[in-house]
Amino acid sequence: MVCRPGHENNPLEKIRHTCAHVMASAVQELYPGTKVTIGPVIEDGFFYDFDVARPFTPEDLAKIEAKMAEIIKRNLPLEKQVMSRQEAIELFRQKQEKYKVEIIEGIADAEPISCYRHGEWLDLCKGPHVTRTGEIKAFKILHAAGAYWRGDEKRERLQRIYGTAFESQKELDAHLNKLREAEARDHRRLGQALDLFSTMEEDGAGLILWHPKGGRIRKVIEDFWRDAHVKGGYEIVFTPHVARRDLWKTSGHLDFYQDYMYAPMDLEGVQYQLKPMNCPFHIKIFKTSLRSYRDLPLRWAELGTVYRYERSGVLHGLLRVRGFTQDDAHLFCQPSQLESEIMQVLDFNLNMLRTFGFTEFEIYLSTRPDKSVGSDENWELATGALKGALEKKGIRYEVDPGEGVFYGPKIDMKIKDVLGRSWQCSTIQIDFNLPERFDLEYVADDGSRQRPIMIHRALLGSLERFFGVLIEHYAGAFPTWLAPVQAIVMSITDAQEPFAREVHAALKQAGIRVDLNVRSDKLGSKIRESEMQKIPYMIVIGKKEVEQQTISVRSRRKGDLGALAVADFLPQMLKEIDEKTC
RNA sequence: GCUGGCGUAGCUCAGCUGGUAGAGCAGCUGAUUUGUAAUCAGCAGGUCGUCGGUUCGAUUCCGACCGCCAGCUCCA
Repeated sequence: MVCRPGHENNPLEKIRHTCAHVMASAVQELYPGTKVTIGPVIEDGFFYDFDVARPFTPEDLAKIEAKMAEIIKRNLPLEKQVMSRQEAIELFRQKQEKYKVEIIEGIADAEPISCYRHGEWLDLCKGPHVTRTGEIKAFKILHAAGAYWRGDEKRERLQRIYGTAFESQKELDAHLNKLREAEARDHRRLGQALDLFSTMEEDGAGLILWHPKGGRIRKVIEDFWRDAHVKGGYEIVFTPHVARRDLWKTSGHLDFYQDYMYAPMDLEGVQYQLKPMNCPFHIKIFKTSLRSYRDLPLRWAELGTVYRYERSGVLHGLLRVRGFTQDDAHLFCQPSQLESEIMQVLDFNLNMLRTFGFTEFEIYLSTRPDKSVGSDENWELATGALKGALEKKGIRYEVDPGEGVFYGPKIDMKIKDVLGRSWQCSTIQIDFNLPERFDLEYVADDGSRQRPIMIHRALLGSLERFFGVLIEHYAGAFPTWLAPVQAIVMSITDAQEPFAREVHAALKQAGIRVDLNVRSDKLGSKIRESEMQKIPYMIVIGKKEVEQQTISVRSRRKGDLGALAVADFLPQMLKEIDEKTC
């Protein structure tokens, strides 16, 4: 039983920690014979894993919650008890708590062993805790799930119960609200409600169908992305989905990535394989001619669709799929250009993400792992370049020691959405391995052959995942520049149909993605439908509007904006779209 | 992949201990001509995830598979 390192004395952590104990004691009171394992405090609460005869049902959870309330009401004091290692082992062996014995056996000799007791119930625990169970003012059991002892699927299957606790009911309610809000924003739910995409389910799990409305958004993203890249000094390339197995042998993917690759297919006796990455193709383009130092840096970008085998249990909507399109790019440069290239990528990336409405980022620099290729000086050069670029840009970051890829260090950027959740999207990786494997060269100014440095980078990560994140970030209410339907023209009675069609045509002509609703429904119903489809602008045409040749504009966000001339409204709307305001 | 839960109409869901299914929304048709989040009526829609087993009979019980969900693990 542990608090998160560095958070031990946080009052909330103590409450949650004690709450986990209370939960475990409640479980053992209700279900004798259950063995306890571990139950740490986690970011938004805590969990406890039990070895229990049968899985917990929702009814069990309700009972456990009631029992916990009872234990809290007893207001039992929490008492710390320090003992010797031998005493502790004996105590838990006697209680037949084999997991606890295993934990104690793993604790270093020098460390004191402590237990915390409330009432009759005692748990091996470092502490600290609140002083009495009555200090837990607000808690909630969330759900149960399976887990494994020590996270190892070969070991005992356990049942985990997640819960959370707060210092006040008000804070707990706020947190539960946030969970509900997150559920309402779930991109899988919104994807269906807004007719954006579906997953193929029985025809291929983890494969995405982009419906027309999702397709519109994707097109906007892709057009913007390509434009930005061309302006940013990139060239756009296109590469195939399959290649001969030999390519993957040379690239090393068959050695280190095979588990994620689909089985080879046989074409006229030659083995081909679906691509899990785009890089070898970009390298092949590099190798089609002799490159001069004058050509460098080369920046090649591709929206490249890759296929990776993911275990069935990890698939999740758009966020974890088996086929996805990376917004990939590879930069080939001289060592001296590395830092400035990284700086440029950082700027480019942040600008792009900000355009999509993300303002907060978590940035990590991952350094050399234990197992790696490349020389010490290369690692030093590359890590120094990444660090230097971050620092020169004044970007705050954390170092993830040893978390780099075996072929080079990297910068990962996570974006934070409105609910404060972070999502891994961007990655900038330096690669010493592939240039070596493919024997890449350029001719330097002194005529010698030099090896370029290669940078892999993806900004949005994958279009699928990024789309999922966008949906959740905006709760489906996309800013006008991204919205699949930007405006809808609706008539109040059939009499206004001709003018409504006229307005519709005018907007369409101006390049607005506009729909028309001239059905003989009441206005309220048309508004409701449009609101539910989260269309930014609703344009109402009634008798008055026809007479005055105006339109009444209702904004999804601001409500009724009153009557305007089309000639006044249209430039406003076009400006909003052009500026990509969120 | 593993653990647990689940799979009924396009969607959300009901259907007691086995006797071949029902609602709301959406769709279609008609009526209605409506002023800022739901007008009314009618019609149509399902080999109850798939395959096998038990049974006189399976949506219901059993098994396998597929898929989804919560996690484990992993990741763009």
